[in-house]
Amino acid sequence: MRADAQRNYARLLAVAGEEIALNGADASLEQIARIAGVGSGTVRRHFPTRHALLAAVFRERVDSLCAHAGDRIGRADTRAALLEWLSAVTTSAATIGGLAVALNRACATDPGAAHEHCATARLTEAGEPLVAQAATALAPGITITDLLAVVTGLALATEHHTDPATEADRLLGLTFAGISPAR
Amino acid sequence: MRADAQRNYARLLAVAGEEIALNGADASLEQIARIAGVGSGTVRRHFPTRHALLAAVFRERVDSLCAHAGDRIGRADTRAALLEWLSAVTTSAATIGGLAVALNRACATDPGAAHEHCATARLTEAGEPLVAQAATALAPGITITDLLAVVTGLALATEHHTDPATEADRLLGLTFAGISPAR
DNA sequence: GTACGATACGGAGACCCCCGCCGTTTAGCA
DNA sequence: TGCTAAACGGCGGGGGTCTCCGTATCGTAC
Repeated sequence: MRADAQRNYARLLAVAGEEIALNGADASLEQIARIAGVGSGTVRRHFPTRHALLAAVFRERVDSLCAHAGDRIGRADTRAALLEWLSAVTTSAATIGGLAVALNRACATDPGAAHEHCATARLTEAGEPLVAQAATALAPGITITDLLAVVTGLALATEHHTDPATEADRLLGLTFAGISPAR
Repeated sequence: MRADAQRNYARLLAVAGEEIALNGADASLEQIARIAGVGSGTVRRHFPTRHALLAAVFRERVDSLCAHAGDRIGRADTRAALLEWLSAVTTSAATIGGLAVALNRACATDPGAAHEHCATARLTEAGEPLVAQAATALAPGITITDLLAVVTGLALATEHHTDPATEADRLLGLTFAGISPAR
């Protein structure tokens, strides 16, 4: 990669991060280009699709969440381990503007394409062991996909709340233990 | 209201319904105007905001859900009554294109404005008695607002699924009884 | 039946965004 | 230092939103 391309890439990533945090996942690419001081074509060259840009912007955060999951494998209290991780994911999704939306529409377009960079796919992979080791504590039939759907949904639904993170986390706690637990 | 205005209103509502079902809550107003055979100004005159259009389009369906709630007040099995209603709401939200999005951003803009026509407000009002009468069966602190948030979130999160309604409903069942019920 | 005022209509204009394309610049190697 | 491939920028077409105003139409009063 040429040096100028690298510079622009880094610059765009930084600007896009701020802009997406500010205006959500639908932030204007044109605007990002303007702020970064590059042409709109340059944005599209580095990030052919909006999804590609979102994936790149959230990459570090997702990495961190994946590592978080890894740390919790093998813990004695498997139920707590899973809940803690889900809580961390929920908080991130509810706090970081655009992340929840990005997770929700991840890979929705173009299914079957290269999923290795997709945030949802990576979280799925990272969370799977946690679900497996907690299986006996979970309601039957629950998959990591289900759990991520719930987490994403809660983050989306609390988006307009005054304090999305705590609200989403509270709801996660409730749904985990049961809204109306059987007696 | 003038006769031609009435005609256009009805026509727009019908077209908007189809178009929103097809293209989601962000369907093009211009396109709706074109199909309805009216100018774009006419759309905006009848529905000053997108939210107003969505509210009008979903009005009947929301009415029906509210009535559904009323029918279930006073039932012996209060827990089942609540779950059934939530399930109905979930199914509608997941099935009818744009409804979940509309519910999610309802009243988000312009808080404190006239809420009487807002779908979320009406569902809240309608569901409240069901929550109240089932209170002893619910986890402490749960409100109708929480429940609608969960329902909306699940509908949003399953939007891109092959069969959103059954998937959302399944997740509702799981969260209701508990993802990982305490032993 | 007609004339008039209020009401609703339609679309032009300004602005923004996405997307594809291509002539021009520039980095990095020989 | 010169060359070539890679990267850049921005133009042009298509669409969308929103505002505004001249015009057509409805409904009524006479």
